[in-house]
This record gives sequence, C-alpha cells and structure tokens, in this order.
Amino acid sequence: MQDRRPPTGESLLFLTDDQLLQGIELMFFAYRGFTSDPDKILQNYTYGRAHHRAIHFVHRQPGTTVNNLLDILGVTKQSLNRVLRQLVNDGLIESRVGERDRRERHLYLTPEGVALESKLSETQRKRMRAAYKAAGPDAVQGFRQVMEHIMDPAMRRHVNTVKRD
Amino acid sequence: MQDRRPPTGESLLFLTDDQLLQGIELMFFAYRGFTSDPDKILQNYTYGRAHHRAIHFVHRQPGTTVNNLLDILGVTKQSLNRVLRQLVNDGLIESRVGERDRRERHLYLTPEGVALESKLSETQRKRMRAAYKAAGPDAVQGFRQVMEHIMDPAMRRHVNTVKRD
DNA sequence: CAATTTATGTCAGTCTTGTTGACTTTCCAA
DNA sequence: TTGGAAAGTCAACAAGACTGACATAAATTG
Repeated sequence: MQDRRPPTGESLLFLTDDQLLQGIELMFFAYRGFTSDPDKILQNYTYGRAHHRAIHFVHRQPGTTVNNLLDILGVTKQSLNRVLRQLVNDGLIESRVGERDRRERHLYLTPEGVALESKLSETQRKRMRAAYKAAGPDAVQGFRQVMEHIMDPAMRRHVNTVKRD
Repeated sequence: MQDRRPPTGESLLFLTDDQLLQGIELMFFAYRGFTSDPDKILQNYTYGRAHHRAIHFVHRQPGTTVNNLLDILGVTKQSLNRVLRQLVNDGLIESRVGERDRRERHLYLTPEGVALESKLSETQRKRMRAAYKAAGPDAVQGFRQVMEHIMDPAMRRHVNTVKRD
C-alpha cells in the first residue's frame, strides 16, 4: 500500500531531500563567507587559518594546555606544534610550564596576541551580528539548535555558553 | 523554549558578544562535524574535499561550465582544473566541448560519478536529517535564515531552492 | 626504586589543495 | 583580418594537513 498524500505539511516537508540538499549547501556557502574576512587579514601576516584557530581558543580559555587544544582543534600535535611554535616565537602566545604538573604547558595570549585576536574576531562578530540582527531572536535560537545537532556531540561542551544575567 | 523578557532584554540579549562568540564557535564545530563523514570515505580514494565539492555541484547542475563552477567554488581555475582533470581521467566526470561556444566545457557526472556522489552525500544527508528532526521545523527555518545572512549575498543564488509542490 | 605511561616537542617525508605564471585555443569586435 | 578578451590547460611552488619515528621530562605504577 502506498501513501499518495503529497508531503505538503510543514512537519514533513522539512525532511525532503531538497531541504537536506539546501542545508548542505547553506553549510558550504555560509562557512566560506564566515572565514573570508579573517583570511583577508591573515594574508598580511605569515599566518593562516590554523593560527587564527589557535589564537581564538587560547583567548577563550586562557591557560589551556596543548592537549586540550588538540582535543578542541582535532589536528595532530605536529600540526598544532608548528603554529604554536611560530606564535610563541613571534611573541603572540606565552607558554608557561604547569605548576601542578610540570609536563604540561599552559598557553596565554600576550598583549600582541590579544590585539590580533581582536582584529580577527571583530570581523566575524560583525558578520554574525548582522546575520543575527537580520534574522531575529527566534531564528537565532533555531540556528543554535540545528548547529548543535550537526556537530559531534563530544564537541558541544567546547562551545561558548551564554551568560544569562 | 523562548524566554520572554522585557523589550530591552530580549531584543538586545541575542546580540551580546557572548552570543556572537557562541555563534562563531557553532560555525567552527558544526562545519567540522559536517565534513567529517565524507572525509572518512574519501580517504579510501585518491580524492579529497575539493573533489567532493566539484562532484557535488556538477551533480546539482549537470552541464555546468568550468567558469560557473569557479564562481560557485571560489577557487582559482588552476586549482579546480587539477581536480577536474583527475575526475575526468578516472571516468567520474564527462567534459563536453560547448556547441554554441567551443571554448566552454560542459560537465556531467558519469554513472560512476553519480555512484560516488550518492555515497558521499548520503552521509551528509543523514547527518542533516538527524539534526533537522531533532531541532524541528521552526528551528530549521531559523537556521536557514541565519545561514543565508552569514554567507556573501552573491552566493545565495547558488543555494538549492526547495520545491514547494 | 625501576619500569611504564603521559605530555610535549622535533625531524623528516608525503599528500591535498590552494597559489601564480605562462601558454593555447577560441571567439568577437574594431 | 587582426588584436584583445575569455576559457581552459600545464607547470611549479607554498601552506598546512598527515604519518612515523624519536627525544625528553615528569608523573604514575608495580
């Protein structure tokens, strides 16, 4: 027996292959726009997207260890080490030996690191702000819910929590 | 659940730096999850993410030209040409000389190309389907709105339109 | 205390995918 | 018809991922 009802209802339509295809392409194009502004700035440095990511998460979690950063970024330690070495040598990140466990290195942004972080994140915040404003609070709530379900569950704990006053 | 606050609260809260930072990190982690499944499959081939993107958009727009694909993908023609050459040599994409303008190449997936496209997109559709289902139709609508505003406006016309029967 | 594990760093080599530069073929307009 | 623009191709290089092997120091375990 075949159900001949067309999927007109909103509750069914949002799971058609067309909708899913649209979602896939939204991810592609939105991510490209999202990374384009910082990329332009980074071209003036010897840095790339990998450096931006390291700077971002060290800023968000000052004192984080290399291992924690590896978990967040999902790259190999050799890959991360290359960018950290450069950023430490260039004086944007400070690496302090751990007090409790002296094998660990705790990472902090220097004032120069903070300056670059601001410059980079400013462009992305501006883009997000414009998108949020145009879409409205309810849409933002929906955006958040879908995005959290797209990511791997283990990564959710790394996403910034919003302070509710 | 949407918290109902006095006008100043609700209409401003979703534009705090905390919210914007959260949005930035949602983009990062969601995109990483989104690309992880196809990446795993592609490891068994000599192909990478660039090949996936080419296959995806040739599938979506059979007969598209190299130039149109360049506009969509936002890479240099030399970069795109390399992956197209491989895919044509391997018999996944067919390149036909244009009839009206013989400088153009029109691109089509072969049956083998269609097979790989299905295999790759299946994993992404599955992830999107699960996320959409978990978040619900209203959230999906909000997701779509925010994503369309994050991307560069010129790219919106390349996003799949949903057939409403 | 010796052996093992953990955290980090480094060297070497490979792969994908971006880049620029130089080139051919084709079309079109002066 | 000829010179420029457009579409596509080939070659060489660079960034940033990867794996594998190895080193060092510190913590943990038997």
